[in-house]
Amino acid sequence: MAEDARGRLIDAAGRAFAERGFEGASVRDICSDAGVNVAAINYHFGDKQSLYVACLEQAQCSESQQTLRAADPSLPPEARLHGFIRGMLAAQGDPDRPRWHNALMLREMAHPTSAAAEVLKRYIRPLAETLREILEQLSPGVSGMPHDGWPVGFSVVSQVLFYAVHRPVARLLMGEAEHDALDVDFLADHITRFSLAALGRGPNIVGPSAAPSAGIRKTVSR
Amino acid sequence: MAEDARGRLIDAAGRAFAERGFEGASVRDICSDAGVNVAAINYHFGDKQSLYVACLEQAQCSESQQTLRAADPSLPPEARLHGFIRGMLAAQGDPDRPRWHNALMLREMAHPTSAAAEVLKRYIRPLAETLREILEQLSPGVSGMPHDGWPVGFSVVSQVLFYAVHRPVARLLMGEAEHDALDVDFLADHITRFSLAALGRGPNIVGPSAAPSAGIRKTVSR
DNA sequence: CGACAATTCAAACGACCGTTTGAAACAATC
DNA sequence: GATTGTTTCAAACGGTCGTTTGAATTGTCG
Repeated sequence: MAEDARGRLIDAAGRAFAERGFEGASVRDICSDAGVNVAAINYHFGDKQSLYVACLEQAQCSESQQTLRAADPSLPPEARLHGFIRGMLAAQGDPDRPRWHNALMLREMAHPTSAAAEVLKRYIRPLAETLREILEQLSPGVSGMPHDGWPVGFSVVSQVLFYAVHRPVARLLMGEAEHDALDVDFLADHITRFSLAALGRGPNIVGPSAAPSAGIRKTVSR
Repeated sequence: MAEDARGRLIDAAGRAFAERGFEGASVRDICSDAGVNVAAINYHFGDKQSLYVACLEQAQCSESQQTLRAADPSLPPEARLHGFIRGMLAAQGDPDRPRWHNALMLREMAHPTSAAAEVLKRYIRPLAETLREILEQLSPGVSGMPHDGWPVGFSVVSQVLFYAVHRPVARLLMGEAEHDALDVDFLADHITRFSLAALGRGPNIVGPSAAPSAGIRKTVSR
C-alpha cells in the first residue's frame, strides 16, 4: 500500500495542477481526491512544490509511439512529418495516457517555473531536434534559412499546439458539435498537407482532392 | 484623484493577473503595487472577481490599427492577410499598449473563466470572421472545405499565437540572443509567406528569394 | 507473540487569503 | 464655516492555505 498512495497522489495532483494551476490547486482537495491524509504529501514528497515536480517528471516519461516512429530516418520524410504531427496530436487524446500529462506540460511551457529548464531539455528539445531533422530532410537548406530555420519549425508545431492550448476557443468558435467531429486523423492530415504545401512539397490546401495524399496514408496511418 | 486610483488598480491588477494568474495574484500585492489601500478594491469594484472582469474589459478595448486596416475589403487579399498577421504580432509588443493586455486575454482563452464567453464574442469572434473573409477572398472555396474551413484559419492564427504563448520555449530553444533578434516585420513576413504558399498563392518558403514578395511589402509595411 | 520500522491519522500550527468595518480625510456646495 | 457626499485609511474579521506534530495503525521479521 506504500507506492499506491504515492501514485494516487501524483495522479490526483497532476489532474489538479493541470486543470487549476499550481496556486489554484489546494493540497486538501488533492489529498481528498487521492483518498489520503493531508500529511501524506509531507511524508511522501516533502512539500507541495516537490509533489509538483514529481508530477512533471511523471508526465515527461510517457511518449507517444507515433512520435518515436517519426524518428526513423529510413522512412520518406513526408511520412516522418505526418507521423510526427499525428503523434503529437494523438498524445493529447491517448486513452492509455492520463489527460493531464500534456496539459501540465503545456502549462509549464506557457508559464515556466524553475522546473521548466529540465522539462525542456529532456522532453521538448529532443522533439524539436527530430522535427528539424525531418524538415531538413524534406527541404534541404531550411536549416540555413534566417534564424537557423527555427521559424519554419515553429510554423509546423504551432498548428499542433493550437488544438491543445486553444481547444476551448476553437470549440466556441466552431460550435461544440462541429468541433467534436474533428478527429486526430483528419487534423494530422490537414496540418501535414498545409505544411508540406508551404514547403513546396505537396499540392496546396484548397485543391480538388480533399483526401490526403496516398503516399502519406499508406505508410503511417493505422 | 478618484478615477486615478481606479485606473492604477486596473493596471496593477492586470499585470499581476497576466503574470501570476487569478489565484496567484493577491489583492495585497496588487494594492501595494498600485499604491492604494486594500479596501480600495472593495470600494471601486466590489471584489477581486469584479476587478478581474474590469481588467479583461480594459484589455478588450484596445485594438491594433494594423488589424483594422486588414478589414478594408478594397485592398488585395495578400496585403490584408499580411496586415492581419502583422497586426496581431504587433499588438504583442506595442509600447503604447500595456503588455498585460494580450497576456491576460491569452490566459483567459487557454483557461476560460465565466468571463470568457464575453471576451470571445466581442474580441475573438470579430477577428475570426475577418480572417475567414480574407481567406475566402484569397482562395475562394476555402469556407466550403471540411469543417467549414476552420482548420485553415486555425493553421494561420496558430502561427501567430505561438510567439505569444510559447515565447519562453522559443527563447530557450533558439537561445536568447537569436530569439531577441526576431522582430515583428520578419515574423509577419515569414508567417504570411508560409500561409500563402500553403494556400497556393505564393512561392514556397525555401525559395531562392529570402525577401518578402514586393506586392506585400509595398502596400502594408511601415 | 514481541520488536521495530513504515505508514496513516486527527488535530493543530502560524501565515496569508479576500473582505469588512467605522472612523478619518478630503472635496464640493451653500 | 457648516453640511454633505466621496474617497482613503488602519485594523480586524473569519476562513483557508501549506505544513507539522505525535500518537495510532499497519506491516515485517525474528
